[in-house]
Amino acid sequence: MEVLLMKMPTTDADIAQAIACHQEDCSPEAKKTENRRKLHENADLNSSSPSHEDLVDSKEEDELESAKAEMGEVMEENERLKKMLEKIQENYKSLQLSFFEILQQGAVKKSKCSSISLDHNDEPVVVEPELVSLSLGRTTPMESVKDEKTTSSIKSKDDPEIKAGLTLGLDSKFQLSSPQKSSEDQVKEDDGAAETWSPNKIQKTTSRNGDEDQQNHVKRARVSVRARCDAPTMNDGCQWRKYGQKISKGNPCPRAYYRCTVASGCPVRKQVQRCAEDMSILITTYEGNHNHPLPVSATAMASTTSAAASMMLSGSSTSQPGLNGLNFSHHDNSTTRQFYLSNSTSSSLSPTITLDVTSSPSHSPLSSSNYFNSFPTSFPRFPPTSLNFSSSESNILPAVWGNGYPGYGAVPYYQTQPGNSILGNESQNQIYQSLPGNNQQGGASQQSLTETLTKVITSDPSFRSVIAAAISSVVCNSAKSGDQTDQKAQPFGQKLMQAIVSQNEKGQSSCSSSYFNGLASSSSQTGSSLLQSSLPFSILNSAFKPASDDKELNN
DNA sequence: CGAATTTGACCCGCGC
DNA sequence: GCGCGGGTCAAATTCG
Repeated sequence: MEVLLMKMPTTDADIAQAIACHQEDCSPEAKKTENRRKLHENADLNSSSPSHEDLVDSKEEDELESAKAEMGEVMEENERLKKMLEKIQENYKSLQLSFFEILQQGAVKKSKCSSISLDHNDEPVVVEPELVSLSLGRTTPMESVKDEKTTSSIKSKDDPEIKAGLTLGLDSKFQLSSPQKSSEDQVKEDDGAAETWSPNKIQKTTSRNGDEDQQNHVKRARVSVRARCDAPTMNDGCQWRKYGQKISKGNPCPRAYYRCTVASGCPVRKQVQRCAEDMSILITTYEGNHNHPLPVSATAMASTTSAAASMMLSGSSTSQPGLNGLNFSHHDNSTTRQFYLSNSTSSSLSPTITLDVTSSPSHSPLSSSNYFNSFPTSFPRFPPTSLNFSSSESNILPAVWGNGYPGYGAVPYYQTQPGNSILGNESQNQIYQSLPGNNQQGGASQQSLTETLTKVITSDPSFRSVIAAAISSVVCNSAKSGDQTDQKAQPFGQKLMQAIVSQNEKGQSSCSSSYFNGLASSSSQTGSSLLQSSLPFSILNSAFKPASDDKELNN
């Protein structure tokens, strides 16, 4: 047996070893030692009877045979896995190539789409009775509904598979096509993980000829995130360098100034200050847009801030009545989380939008992540809801920054869009493999919750994509940000992702697989892609019921 | 020793 | 014009 193992290839040695161990485990310890003892005795005496030898030989042969059989099975499985891995790698490469092709073709689409989106601004605000529309950006709730139809029809020209029904990235495709320069105005979200590409700079590029005021206004747009955090700063996935600290008036806590150091010359800055009234609340204000690809971990919050920025901008530019009081809320039985945007200075030169995620003290303050963390728990009861983080301006930063660059192991943005899937189902296996952490601890409640969610999710392919994105975002964030990690998010996300994947493997639509393909390369990226490109993303579903948590958007 | 942080000085915009 | 406050710079200091 041991000789056999020694001859095996290195890679298979472990397997054989495992098999051997397994076999040993199967037999009682006393029995094993007894047999060995007998063997030794026989060898030493060298005079064992023929019957004894035959008995021992037969046993050894049996063991060898069984071991060989198991080894063969394992090796076959190993081969299958290798082939699967090769396929996944090939698919990923092809996706990357396709992604850059799309980038090149983006300019044309952008102009097309932007014009269409702007037209929506004039649409009356009408909310479908069965839908609760939460909109960020210039699009009205009705737009989200309408976008679903119009954009799908529009997209159908470019991408027929978009009809999958998922309205994710309706405007994002425009972002994808928008020039990278436009991303300069993106606004970053809390702790760098949430980097938001504000429409500001995009506006710049789109309105080169005029509207200086508008441009300036957009340039100075800020996104402030209030979150409970014990750490000096929230880990947002980005690299920051502190360049100053000041005692601001009216607050005993000093305000720290940070500069993004992911790339030299990045204009993004953030201010971190503790709330004077509640020291446990950390206020992080992001300003500027990254001119570089975002780390995977830094994209999770981007959606929230970009959405907030776009909403603020839209509110100031379009004066839509409802924009100043948008609420993203879902109620839990015991807690109410607020995720509101308060445009406290919309009329000033430096408009600031505030995302408050401090309403739930029991939860780790991860800003928007918190929001999403709470999301699953209430998910089964979510009413038909349409979340639309959108900006019709088409100048919302291109999502390609944080997602499309191979250097970051990024996921091509278009992967997040339904119908663009190229990868086969095999690629989806990577999703949970790539999920950060390996926490298998999950409560029974989580287990049941996962099952429930699985049923709901699998009933709607497009919705699967959305949830997968959100979960992946949460999971990644949790793993990355040590201090504010929501430990529950990981096992839950993994389980849910597995469930989703398994469902997809059964032959579901490609829209979600495209999403998972993104996840394959980076656990959080899909979510990040979606979120960052989340301008706009819509969740239209028949099963989405945010009955337990509250997200409030107050302008 | 290089990188990051600290901290006082400086600049600039705004209100009086 | 002056003072105040916010924001930034850069030398000094600390840290890994």
